[in-house]
Amino acid sequence: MDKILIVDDDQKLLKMLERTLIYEGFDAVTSTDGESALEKVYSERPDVIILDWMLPKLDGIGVLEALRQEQNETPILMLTARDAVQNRVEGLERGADDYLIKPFASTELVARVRALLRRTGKGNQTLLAFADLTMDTATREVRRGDRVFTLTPTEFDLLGVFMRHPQQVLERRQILSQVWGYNFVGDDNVLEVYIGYLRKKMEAEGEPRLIQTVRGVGYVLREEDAPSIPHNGEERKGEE
Amino acid sequence: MDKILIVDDDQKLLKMLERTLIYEGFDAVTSTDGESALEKVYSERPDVIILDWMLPKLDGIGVLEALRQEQNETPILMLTARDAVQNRVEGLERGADDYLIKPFASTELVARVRALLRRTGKGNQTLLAFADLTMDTATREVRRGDRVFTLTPTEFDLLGVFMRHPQQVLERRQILSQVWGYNFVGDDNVLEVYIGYLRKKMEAEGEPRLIQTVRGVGYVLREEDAPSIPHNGEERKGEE
DNA sequence: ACCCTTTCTCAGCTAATTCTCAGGTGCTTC
DNA sequence: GAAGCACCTGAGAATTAGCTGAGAAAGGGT
Repeated sequence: MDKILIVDDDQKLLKMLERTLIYEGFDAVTSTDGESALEKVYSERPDVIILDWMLPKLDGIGVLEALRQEQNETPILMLTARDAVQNRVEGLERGADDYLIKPFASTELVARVRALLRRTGKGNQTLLAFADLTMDTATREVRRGDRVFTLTPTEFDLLGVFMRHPQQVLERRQILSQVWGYNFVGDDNVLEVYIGYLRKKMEAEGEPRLIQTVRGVGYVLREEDAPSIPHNGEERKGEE
Repeated sequence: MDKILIVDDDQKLLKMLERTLIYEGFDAVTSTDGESALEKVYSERPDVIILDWMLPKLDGIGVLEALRQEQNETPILMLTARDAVQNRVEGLERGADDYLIKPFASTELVARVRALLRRTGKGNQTLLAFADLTMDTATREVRRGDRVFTLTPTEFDLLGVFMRHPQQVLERRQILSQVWGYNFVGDDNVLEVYIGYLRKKMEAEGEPRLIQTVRGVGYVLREEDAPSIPHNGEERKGEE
């Protein structure tokens, strides 16, 4: 059974996460500050560490550095605030394997933990892929075919949502809350703008569109353009 | 999409649950005290209520009683402390539908919510089918046989009404109020127009008609053309 | 302080969608 | 078989959703 160490200073949240991971079949160990977290890593040898970034005594970066300095390569999933973009980038640079923006969905946390475990078996590849699109969540490298390009943090998070739910129509609200935070209040137009940025980068060399608009609902990551039949429009032509 | 009202006074926990439910495809609404919870029930009409037992202003029992007294039968999942056995018993006696002991696993909560929806039959099915017609409310994919086609939001809602009540004659008013809103005022002709749009798309390749007109009443989703009242024994012939 | 990157807002534009209207078509009744 | 309904449908007007360029605001790096 895989052992997960969860480090967070909010007691109630910690308890719930512990329960959730146990319910999902993991062995869960908890810690509420950086120092005791390090101790637990040595004594319990967890397979994955879920690490909150803001911690008493020794913060997330501190724990991460301490571990990596000693060649401890236990996969780390960090938890950061939405506005702490810097932390996310810095964390990944220093060897964190993935991150989640607080507040996050516990079921997504479970999914990420599973993904991390799957990866550790065969090399530390942190790869999301769909069609000819590839995304390395650890190095933040994105490529279409073999053209590499970079995304800003928000663009990256947005594409991440799509890559984790390919073929699925995601509603605008859903996307907004996952990328901009559950309590996002503002113009939905930001989403449109960012979809635009992503498309521009993803189709820079005339590649076919991967992020399709589903009018009145949201967007999907899908290969073919949906055979949209304007209801009063012309006849559908031949076959596909 | 099913709407869930979560009532708990721990802000952080509440946010995480909200995010989790949204991530799992529900529509989540939250409230932090008993009184505002009641208001939300009236204004939002949730399909399930997740109710913490210890609440400011009006506690769980109070909310439950108030609702049941008014014949509001929305399924309720209550959250109680481990040692509050009395509350659990009392809650179930007064009409709560299920309970979870704090701290609980969020994934178990999700499972219970799904179970409640299934049990009470209030849940919205995601895959609807009738004859060779299929409708996936998650991907919004509609297919006739294996021809996939897309519907505009209104067309989709309209077809949804039929798919959820197959073989059942639906009155014009009934359909109008379900798709266009309870207080729809306007020309009934919109309905005819939209039925027309649907038929055009559903029969684009000469498939037999599935949405039948019931003269003077409304429409039915049914395979054969209804041989309405054969009072003068006239045979109907085949196609258009 | 200044520059550069990133995020976000705004307004105009385009096109899909919704809705209205004005004949049609065809059942029903007398 | 004519009149009266009930329903259908094509055309197009009105509305709305989504896209995009421009640029303001925020924030980090030098």
